[in-house]
Amino acid sequence: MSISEAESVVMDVLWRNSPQSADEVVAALARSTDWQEPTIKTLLNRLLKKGAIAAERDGKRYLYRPLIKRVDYVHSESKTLLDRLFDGRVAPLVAHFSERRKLSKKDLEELRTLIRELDHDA
Amino acid sequence: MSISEAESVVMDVLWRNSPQSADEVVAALARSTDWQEPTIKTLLNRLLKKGAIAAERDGKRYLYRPLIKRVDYVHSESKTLLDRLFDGRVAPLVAHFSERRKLSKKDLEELRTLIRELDHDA
DNA sequence: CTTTTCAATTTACAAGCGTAATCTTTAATT
DNA sequence: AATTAAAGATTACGCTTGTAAATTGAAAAG
Repeated sequence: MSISEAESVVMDVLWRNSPQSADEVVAALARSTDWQEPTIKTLLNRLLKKGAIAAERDGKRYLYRPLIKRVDYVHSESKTLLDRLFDGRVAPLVAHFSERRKLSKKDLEELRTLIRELDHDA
Repeated sequence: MSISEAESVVMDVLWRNSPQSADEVVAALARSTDWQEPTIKTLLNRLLKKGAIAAERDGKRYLYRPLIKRVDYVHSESKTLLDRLFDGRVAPLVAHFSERRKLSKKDLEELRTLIRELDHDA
């Protein structure tokens, strides 16, 4: 039941707004990719087959909508990465980016706030 | 020049200790996987071809060692994920795990320490 | 020097993926 | 009801990946 890279791009369109017809999805992706219409139809079909989206008839076409939640997808992808590379924990990833000087001001600010909040309601 | 999932498992063995002969790699992986020897040989060869590792003759066999650093691999994998799912930033990922109650005590502790240090030498 | 042995290289093959063309079905129009 | 148009479904195809067997080549042993 895994969603491939290309499929996840289609999912993103549906997560942003759903339900949508194939045509609308194609239109949305015309800006960000150079995929042909048949390509996108294929991806929609594979997602259907996998049960990641549902289709509901609307006149002559179908309207598609996600069956899995973006948060859940994000979580499983993230967890897989953390498990593979950071012993399953978040802090080592943050440390890695810190060592690489890849924490933005904004990141730091948000992390500070987040931790303060967690300390409060703990 | 991307490293696949299975290939990265072989890289891990070499990152942990190198150089090593194919046999040593096979032995190391015998514990964690059930891959046959030919499978591991194939992976070593693909990595060679990709320039991810180097082989140096040692009598009748070769000794293999990584040509790319683990940190660099870790970074590119992590950055790809952050870009795809978290707008390229670290804080939203931490926030996500926080919302899911998936920050361990240890994580929190380490994050607190990390941020304190960053605040100091900034 | 020939044979054996063992390691490396080549070849294999099915499944998944990215990408797309073609065929088929269904709905709208005449 | 027949035709047309538009959408979905099927088929395609080369590449990568996971998995491994078969072949080749080189070193060691006799």
